[in-house]
Amino acid sequence: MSSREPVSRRTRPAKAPLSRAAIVDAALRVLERDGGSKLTMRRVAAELDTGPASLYVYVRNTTGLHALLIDRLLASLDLAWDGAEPWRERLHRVLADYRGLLAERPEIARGALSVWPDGPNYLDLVELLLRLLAAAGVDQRAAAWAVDLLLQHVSAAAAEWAERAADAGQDLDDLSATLASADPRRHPVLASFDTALLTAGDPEIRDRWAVDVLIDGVLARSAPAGA
Amino acid sequence: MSSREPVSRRTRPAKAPLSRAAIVDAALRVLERDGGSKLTMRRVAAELDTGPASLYVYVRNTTGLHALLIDRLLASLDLAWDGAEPWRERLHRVLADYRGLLAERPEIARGALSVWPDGPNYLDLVELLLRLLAAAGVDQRAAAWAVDLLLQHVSAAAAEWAERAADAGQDLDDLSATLASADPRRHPVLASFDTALLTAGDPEIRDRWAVDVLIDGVLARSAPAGA
DNA sequence: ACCTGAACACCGTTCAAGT
DNA sequence: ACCTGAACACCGTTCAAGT
Repeated sequence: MSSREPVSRRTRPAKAPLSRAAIVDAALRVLERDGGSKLTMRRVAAELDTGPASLYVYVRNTTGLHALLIDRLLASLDLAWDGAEPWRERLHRVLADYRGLLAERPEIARGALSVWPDGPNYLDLVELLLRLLAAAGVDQRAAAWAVDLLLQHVSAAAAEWAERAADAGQDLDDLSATLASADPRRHPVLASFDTALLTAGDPEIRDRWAVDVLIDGVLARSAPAGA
Repeated sequence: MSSREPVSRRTRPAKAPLSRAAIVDAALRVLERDGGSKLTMRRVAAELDTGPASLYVYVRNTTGLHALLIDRLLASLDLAWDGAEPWRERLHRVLADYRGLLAERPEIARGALSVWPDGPNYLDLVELLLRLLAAAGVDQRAAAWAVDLLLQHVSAAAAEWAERAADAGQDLDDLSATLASADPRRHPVLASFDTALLTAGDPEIRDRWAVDVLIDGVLARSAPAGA
């Protein structure tokens, strides 16, 4: 308080040097402030007070930016397991956590489908999944493929959730109308169905069911334990 | 040959009136000619010799255009089943056909994840899936949810296939490098894994395994037959 | 050597104004 | 009443030119 230091013209601290880490930081800020649909090369560059061209020195393309960001988001996940919690419960919990992370950011969830996230936190997640599957007695080949299947399911489910939430009721009404228009002669089974089953249901319960289906299926399709 | 009729100034036949059907036709032409990444409102409009604004009279937005197109693509699928072929084989076949359809068009596959396709062919597909699941002894609730799960898996798998194919080896090399960088102290299970299992494997075999996992899981999580 | 301004080639969607 | 030109507000990526 005793002295006034000269202030730079901008409140923002002196332009930090560019780096992969600085870009991911900026991307995270943009994501939290403006939402996933605004997570573009141009906006991240603007956040760093530069032009979009500068990012291409550190990131191959938009997909690369997403891969980096997904790994960064993964950092907030609890990935510990001491073996006390039963493996199936632990698996449900980590997948639900991951789904929650992605469901708030639909564009990122879509990215997670086509990108192998690149970074240390992703490895931590894969490690936990492999440990849980090993505890379940799943053989190596099935475990490796199951990791892919589980993560793919979570990403797809998150993208679907988020998309539906964004569209609110509109699209669901379209679907209900389509289903209701089923001609009993052309679609006898469908017409005999309780269409509420197809479009409704508590997503939490549905998703827990889906994960149990995946787990049971993997167990059924794994070589006998110890093989 | 005996007489020459006057030709309109453009080779293209006189501008047909706009309609939902005309738009889907044009979209299909654009898709086949320019590929999925060029399937935009503007290009479809150009194909119809009009401005993009005109499409909005018939289609809510780009997502709506995709929903229409997916249903149209579904028309080429063989959806017959006389009960002779075992239900599990028939299920594998129709899902593989659908996956093949989408894998050639990654952008469409991504669309299929967030859109409920809208139209008669989609209903035919759902009808077949429900018939097959009923033949498998799956109860109504499980069947309804299984349809969602199976179609979601196929769309996600197709999107993944296509994306990987487009990126060629580049991203796969990145992933291998990331996996190889696993520190045995931090990721002991991962480090002990044959990393080839995680990144490689014949996609056909992997996907057949995945579908079997889903089927077996659904059977395990379905109420006893007839319930 | 490293970085980036400016340009290129696009997008989806809206709305005021036309026929 | 129906349709659409033109505009608005953006995109990703490249590359020649700057420091």
